Amino acid sequence: MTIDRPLRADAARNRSSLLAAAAEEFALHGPDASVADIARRAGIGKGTVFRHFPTKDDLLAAVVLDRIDDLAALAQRLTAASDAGAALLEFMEAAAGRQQQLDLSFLRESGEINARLATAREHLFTEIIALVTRAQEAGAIRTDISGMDVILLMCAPNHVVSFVPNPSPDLWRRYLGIIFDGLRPEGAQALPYPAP
Amino acid sequence: MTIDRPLRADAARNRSSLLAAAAEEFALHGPDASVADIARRAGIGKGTVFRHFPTKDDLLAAVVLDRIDDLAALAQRLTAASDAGAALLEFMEAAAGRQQQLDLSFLRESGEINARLATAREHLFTEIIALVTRAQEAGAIRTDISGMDVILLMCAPNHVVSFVPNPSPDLWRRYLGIIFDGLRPEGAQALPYPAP
DNA sequence: AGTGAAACGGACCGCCTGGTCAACTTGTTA
DNA sequence: TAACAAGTTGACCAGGCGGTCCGTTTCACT
Repeated sequence: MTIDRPLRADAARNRSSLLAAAAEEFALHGPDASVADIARRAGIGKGTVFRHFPTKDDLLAAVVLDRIDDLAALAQRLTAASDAGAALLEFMEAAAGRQQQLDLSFLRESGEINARLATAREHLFTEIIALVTRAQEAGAIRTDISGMDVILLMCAPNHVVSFVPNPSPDLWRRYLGIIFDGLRPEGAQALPYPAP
Repeated sequence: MTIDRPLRADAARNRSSLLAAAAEEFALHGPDASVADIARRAGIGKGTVFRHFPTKDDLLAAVVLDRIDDLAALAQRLTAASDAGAALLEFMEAAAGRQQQLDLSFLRESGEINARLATAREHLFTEIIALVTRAQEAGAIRTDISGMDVILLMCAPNHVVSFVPNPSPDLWRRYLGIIFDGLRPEGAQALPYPAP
């Protein structure tokens, strides 16, 4: 319905610096980062922010969308890797590393803020499920794990680290290591509850 | 310094219903629950809340303190269990179950909001470390795990579950199962980063 | 029953937030 | 270069927050 005529030069410039500023600010303060701070960091007026994105949530969605597409592309690339177990680990590392830059709470809200985001998320999910299935077929991952489990668990290391006062920037790797070991077949116990 | 003369009957009543209301409200909405809502739920005026606790953070600290003491007592009880590995698992289950009722972000803020809370936390930590050490001596837990690792990881299952839309109330058990399997010696890989 | 202190409650304050708007500036096009 | 649409801006708004204050109520003690 909307004819997307090309943006004016200054508008395009502002839009991109706005997105960059929003990414940084959301990374620093989570979804509670204030629009005023984002505008200040981008060097534009607050009103301009709302011209580009009608709502703060839309801005957040746009930032998150970038990361999702990025992750989905990586996942797709990794499905071709020879070592399927290592590929899944590499993906989870990448996801945790990205999340460090931005709290990717893109899994929340089954209800729709943004249709585009919902489909991108679905796409990412199917790529991840493919990675997991391949890793299971290779015997690298226990078979009672679902793709959803991986999706949920890949968010955990950064959260865990957020509790320690002055976390080393690579500390999340430790907890991803532990969690990934929990996904291995060796020494796995029957899980007390089915996957969601 | 403060002589704690006994509370008047109505004050004591209000205080306890305030604490109960605060626990529920914090459980529902996290630390951002509003004082007005808590007061309404407790059936008292907002001013009364601040009479009992000079600051919202003090109220939160009081609620959290209860849980910490509770957990510490449980940990102490479990150090006497015969199966040290099962004892640690049971403790982590209890911690996750409690956390479901209240986001126990009591690990944050090395800086002091509340001295009483800080010492209670230290006490809990030493109890947990004892549990972990015993489990390691029994061979149930890999030896490259620190007490701090367990403290951090026991918070993860609930966070993970918070991402799924309508989580079953026991779903956290699944992820605790996976994480606990990551703590077992079988199939453990060298961790890529030292403990904090 | 009377009295003083303790406790109560809600109107109120200052602050900050997401979002709006009308006056102004700037890029584009002919 | 003229003129119009597109874009920008910061003052402004309503609403919600933590926290204060003081007139009123309630308890406890004699």
